[in-house]
Amino acid sequence: MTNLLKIHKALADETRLRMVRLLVRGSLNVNEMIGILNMGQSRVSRHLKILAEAGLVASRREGTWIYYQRSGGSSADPLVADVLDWLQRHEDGL
Amino acid sequence: MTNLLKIHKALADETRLRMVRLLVRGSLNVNEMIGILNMGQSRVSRHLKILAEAGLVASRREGTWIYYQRSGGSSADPLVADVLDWLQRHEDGL
DNA sequence: CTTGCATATCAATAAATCTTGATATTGACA
DNA sequence: TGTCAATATCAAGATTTATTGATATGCAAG
Repeated sequence: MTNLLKIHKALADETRLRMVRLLVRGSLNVNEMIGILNMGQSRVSRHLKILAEAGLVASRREGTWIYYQRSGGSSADPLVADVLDWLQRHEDGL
Repeated sequence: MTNLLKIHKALADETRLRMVRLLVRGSLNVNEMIGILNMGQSRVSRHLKILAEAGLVASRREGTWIYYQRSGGSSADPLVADVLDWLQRHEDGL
């Protein structure tokens, strides 16, 4: 599957758009997202995985929990960085 | 459904990405697309409708047939124009 | 106003995706 | 090593979306 297709598929879901909106602003761990989104743990985890596989978010472990955040800090795929910037520019639509 | 979500859903399909690739380059009528894509008529028509409803393509009738083309000529939703420009910029990924 | 072509829509099935609850994994720490 | 908390994965059902073939609509020409 082409990157472009994978990225669009990743963003073609309301839950994941909400997640991206949160994560372009800063990093959150899974528990925090569960609370904020008020969704089950497996659901949140699954959607994060899809976003991560599209390269849109990255994770780092910190003690017992794992923080997610937008990826694309210059070193990343320019396609991804470009999408994320674009999303940030149109934040209202998220 | 938010515009942003609708747009991403519209682009989250291989057939529709191919169509957009064709239509950002110029206009085609449905029969031409059927030939180029080698797909059934109802299938092509359905996907064009989804792209049109997301505001990504526009159509004009010309005699018996209907031409589709990218929308977003300055007058359009800036969100849409921005996506289409972005897609054109990353044409290789289409 | 009927025929013919281009396109759209519909109905049924197939395929993909989402949700939920249960279970598995991983790391921290006693 | 054993346990706990955080996260990931799995399996089953529910929902959404795609495909196909059949039928409907719209326009143009005779």
